Amino acid sequence: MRSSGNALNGLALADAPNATKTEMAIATPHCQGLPSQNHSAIPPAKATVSQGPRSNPLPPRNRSIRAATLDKRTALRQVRCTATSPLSGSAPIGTRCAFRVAMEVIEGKRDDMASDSGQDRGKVVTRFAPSPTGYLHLGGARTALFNWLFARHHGGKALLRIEDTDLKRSTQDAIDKIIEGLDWLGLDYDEPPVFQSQRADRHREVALQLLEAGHAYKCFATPDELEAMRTEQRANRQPLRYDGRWRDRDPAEAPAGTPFVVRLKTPIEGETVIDDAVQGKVRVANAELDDYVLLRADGTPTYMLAVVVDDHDMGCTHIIRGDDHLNNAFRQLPIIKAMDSIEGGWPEPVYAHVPLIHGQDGAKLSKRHGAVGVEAYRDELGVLPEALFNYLIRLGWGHGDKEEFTRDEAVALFDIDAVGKSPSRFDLKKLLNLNAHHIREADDTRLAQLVAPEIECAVDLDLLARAMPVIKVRAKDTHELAAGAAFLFKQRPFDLDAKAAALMDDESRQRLTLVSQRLAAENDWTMEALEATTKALAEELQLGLGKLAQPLRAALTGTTTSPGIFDVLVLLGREESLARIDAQAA
RNA sequence: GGCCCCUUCGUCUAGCGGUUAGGACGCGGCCCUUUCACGGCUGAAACACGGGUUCGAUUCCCGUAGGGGUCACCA
Repeated sequence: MRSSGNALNGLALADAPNATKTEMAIATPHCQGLPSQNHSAIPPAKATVSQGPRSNPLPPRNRSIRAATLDKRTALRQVRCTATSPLSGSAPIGTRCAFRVAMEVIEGKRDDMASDSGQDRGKVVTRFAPSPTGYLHLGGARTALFNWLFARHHGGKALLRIEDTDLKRSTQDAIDKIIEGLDWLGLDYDEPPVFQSQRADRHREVALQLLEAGHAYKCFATPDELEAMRTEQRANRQPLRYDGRWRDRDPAEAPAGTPFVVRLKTPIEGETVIDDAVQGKVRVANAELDDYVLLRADGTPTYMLAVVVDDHDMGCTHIIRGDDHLNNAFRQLPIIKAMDSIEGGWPEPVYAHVPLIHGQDGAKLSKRHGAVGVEAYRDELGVLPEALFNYLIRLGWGHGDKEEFTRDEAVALFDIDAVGKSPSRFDLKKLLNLNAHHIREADDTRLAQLVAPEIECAVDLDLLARAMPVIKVRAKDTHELAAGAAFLFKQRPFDLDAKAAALMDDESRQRLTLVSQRLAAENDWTMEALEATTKALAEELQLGLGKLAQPLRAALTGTTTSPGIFDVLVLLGREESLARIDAQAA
């Protein structure tokens, strides 16, 4: 139930020639559909815009952003997840700060985002701005990573903004998933997330300023009319763009009550140049830019307006995003320039459009490429966050021959100018290789805790952790880790797998009996002693060690592959080992 | 189709006028070895094409081809 006519009527007040002030009643229809958010925290919606160019009551540059209303549950979970981030033993420095701010917002002690506190002047501010229409996919994760790394590297601030203005597609579940994904990757933010849908008043306010200053105008063309225009353009093989039919037309020509949208009056002549931190100088003729919509007929702001206003209000100095937005930058710049001419204090941000990640087929990564949400890499592929972190930064960025990075190294070494311009393809094999590396580097207790739930039998965490050093060198994901450790906790009697069973002929069973006798007499149950004893036996029997070790492995683990057999013996302990051997011996 | 971007081994990349074009993943071989791994050594594997500029182009410029992105009252 979106209000299409009401907001329009409010907006139409701007037509009143004698009004010095325009008050616009603002419905917040787009807040519906975000079920668990607390919309009651939004103050009565009313935007006040001055008509006189000099009498603008809004001081430039230090307008504070209204408190981002944060769902308490989400905020707490976010903090908790970050604090227990497995990437580091203790909570990252930024986490405590984020936690404090989040709590203050929740408790109402804090009303602003402290974006322009003055001491932040000159400081780098980046933002990651996902739209919650699904999970955090790889491309988004890498964009988030680059933004975060850039901010951390320069000692600036990393911010998060949820672009949830498309109510039909935005869901709370998606918001949760994205935040969870970011937490998992160990990306912490310096302020609570900003929800774009809650800032519609402000977006509208800017649109009206633009309108009054003559940088925007009302367009009464109907959707059908515009579709006809495009059809004709297509037929004539013309570029598809709005032809500016209401740009210079008197709004009075429109029949009373006709719905209208507000369009930006973009420059027609000349060209716009962006000195992109990744793409270099890119220039586009202004004639390519059409007068796009700022405010829809129902009075809601479009994305193109919202980003610019939010980026400005959040104090973003660097806009790092996918290069699918490069064209948008040229369309967004005119808003910034216009607002700067109206009230000042709207500097152009530094843009950095990073190339997209492609699938194996070379096309933009999408659902048909399989698992695209980061949680799928965790759950289905058994990837560690630091491995994905490492893999993702190496896509499009490099530092000499260095392949493996810890997060601290990445923060120290990353900079945006070293990001390449060409798109890269996703390579699972390499991710898994990196994953194996990071598993070997990872703390054994942490790995034990991570993997324990996956093991079906009752697990002794201490034993699992002690076994990790010999288990983890053989695993390239956490599932293999679990599988490799499973033998430790098997309950007797257990079956041997096919290969192990095939190994267990009469000869093997007789050898096991001999091994059992010899080991039973062993008082020193250590690697060294067990190895010496077993090797001595092999020599006596004039057999290779393998002839004893393989049956032993089968009996001990039920499989044909496992850590070194003496490691297994020690891990299992004397009693359990002998019991398992005797269960298979002749 | 218009506009924008891209092009070094299969993949990720180093290179930033003169290199035997380096590393990593993957693939082959060898070594280590009680299995499987780890590790070590080693092999095959690339400057898309065509013009310039230059004493000299992978590197700079221009085309061509190929790939990608984007053109909504989506974000």
